[in-house]
Amino acid sequence: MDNRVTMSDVARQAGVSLMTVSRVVNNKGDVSSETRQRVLEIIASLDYRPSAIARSLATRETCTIGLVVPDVTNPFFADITRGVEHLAYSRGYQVFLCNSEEDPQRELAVIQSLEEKRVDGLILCSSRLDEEKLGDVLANLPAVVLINRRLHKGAEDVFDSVILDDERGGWLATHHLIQSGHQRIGFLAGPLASFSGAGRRDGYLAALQEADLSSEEDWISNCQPSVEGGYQTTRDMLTRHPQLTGLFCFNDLVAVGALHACDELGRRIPADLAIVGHDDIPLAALVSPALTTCRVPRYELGATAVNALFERFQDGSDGCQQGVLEAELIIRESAP
Amino acid sequence: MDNRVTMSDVARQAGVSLMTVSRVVNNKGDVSSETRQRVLEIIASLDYRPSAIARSLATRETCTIGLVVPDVTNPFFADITRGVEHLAYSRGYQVFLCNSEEDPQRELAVIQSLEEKRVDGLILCSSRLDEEKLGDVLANLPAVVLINRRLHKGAEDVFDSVILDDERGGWLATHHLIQSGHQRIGFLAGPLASFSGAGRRDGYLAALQEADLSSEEDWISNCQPSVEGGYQTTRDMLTRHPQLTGLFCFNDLVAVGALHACDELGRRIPADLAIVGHDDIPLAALVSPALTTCRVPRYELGATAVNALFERFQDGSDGCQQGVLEAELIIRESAP
DNA sequence: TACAATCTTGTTAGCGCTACCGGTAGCGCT
DNA sequence: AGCGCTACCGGTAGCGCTAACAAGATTGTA
Repeated sequence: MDNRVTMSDVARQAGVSLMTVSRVVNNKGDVSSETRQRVLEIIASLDYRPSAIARSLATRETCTIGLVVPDVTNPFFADITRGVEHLAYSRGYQVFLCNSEEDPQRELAVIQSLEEKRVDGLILCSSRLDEEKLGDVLANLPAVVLINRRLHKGAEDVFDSVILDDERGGWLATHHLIQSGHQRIGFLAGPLASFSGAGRRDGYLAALQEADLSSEEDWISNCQPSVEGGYQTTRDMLTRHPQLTGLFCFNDLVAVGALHACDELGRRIPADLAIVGHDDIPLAALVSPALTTCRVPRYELGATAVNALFERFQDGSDGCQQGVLEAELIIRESAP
Repeated sequence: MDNRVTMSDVARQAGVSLMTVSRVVNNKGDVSSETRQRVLEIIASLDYRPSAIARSLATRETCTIGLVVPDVTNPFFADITRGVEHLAYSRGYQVFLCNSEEDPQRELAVIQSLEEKRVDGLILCSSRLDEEKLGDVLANLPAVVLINRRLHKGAEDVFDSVILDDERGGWLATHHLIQSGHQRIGFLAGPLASFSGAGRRDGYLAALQEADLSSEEDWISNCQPSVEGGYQTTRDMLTRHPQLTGLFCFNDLVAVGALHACDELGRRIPADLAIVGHDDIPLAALVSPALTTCRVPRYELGATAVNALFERFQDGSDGCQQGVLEAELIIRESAP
């Protein structure tokens, strides 16, 4: 039933050795153009498709890199994915995209199965694993680049990584609200395990402190990084702290959720509550009121990560590179 | 450098044969619990990770299914992806997600590389390939399910497929506009190669005919299935045919683009132009005015496809199943 | 005691491909 | 003739695993 054509079938038909067919398939030299021609014809006529599996076993490489993201549905990660795929494909690499669904357990499983599939390298995006588990599960992979996450061992970075300057992003957003006269500003901080969330929080606190404003612990709340999460948490926060006049959200999805909550609670935006998001996903410009947000170079985040990975393929250099990309404040209606 | 631990390393350490280790790893019976225990300990201590590559070569299966979509960035496909992944994972299958970027050439390449990777099955979503190429490239795959596409050879379907009742969707949208009193209704039809687009067009035309309304060829225009595509094409169409009062859009992204174009052209919605989208992606409810649209069960589309694939794994039944899912009209502000 | 029945383990031969080495033929040169 | 060189091609071994069978250990049973 499943009788696939193999290389020896081709070899037999063409009256040449296995190795010659292999050379033709891989475009290695040392084949006369006549032989090459003949082999190619047989390959076409038999509709032969070489087995990447067998080849990988022999060469010990798969020409595949794994990409793990918490949520393919999230436009933020979709663009990173595009960046990774574009560059990878242009270099002849395939991308194995995996979804951890914001679940650390699943993330672990996915990384392990990627390791079993012997990917040549792994790009891990916004990992929700704690430091110890993260270090363990990545320990034996041939090459790793983290996005939106760093991992230290002592003072040294253990892996290459590409991150945003989250502290600056948080500062930009918060500072903008302060400049507009707001004094009581809340922060929806995203997942507790989010590295970016922690950075933005630092920036948020720094901006408040600079302006001699107090920041109550209670004005910061973690939430799922989704519209639903933003909606729920905003309702909750606004009922408990109605005095807030500004809100900085972990990302635009959360901000959109906040928009909805305000709509229901009868809070006008930006008159009663000014909202700043983060990421500038396409949605941000499309909702009403349009979101003030921090634009981040998502595509570049992915592209930079792949480049770092390829560099690692070439030389087994020991130092770990840290790429830092900058966000940019985009002012729209939700916080003019 | 790249000295991975192999099964024989484990076997040597544990003082058992290779096969015994294999039995433990694969949870096959016929291993005493003591031996199993000992082997498991060695595996843990060596941090052994079996090679899926080697296993696949030996078993001739990969426990992997390929999923090809035109655009991971499009929320429509993101949800299909979730449906596919959920069900696949629950059955112990991995999903290899590939992006064709709306490019037939790329789609071909991606399918071929999936075949080389020896996926056990392939789910192909909204293929943009013409009938001949499609049939050829899929011919040697072990199992295939199409989403949003059918392929006939004579009267017979060549592959299992899961599709929407696009004609009904087109009819629902258009009929709704007609009921609201519109008589001159345009249609932004999406990509020329889109199977769904063709179906919706049929529904659109049927609804017009039922109502004894004329449909000018010029009121139908193909476009890229994106916000940008909708924006451009709407500008174009409204300048050439200002008499239109209703517009049915291939999908919600296109509809959002149309919203923008209207904004710029000073056309009020729905007063001057009523717009109906398709798909009910999350964005549809969030833009302003909120989109009237046809809700489609995206997750189910993916889930149904995986189930069909698994059925095909079990019995090599010859008849091809056709799943048809229904859309539902969701009335919001853009066409009340 | 002998024998089958069961449980547990080992052995052998690949899966389809490439790395590596070796061999032949033809060429120009001394 | 002999040498080295290049261009082309083939053979062998092995990548890390499993299928299939064979064989030993253990038990129950006649």
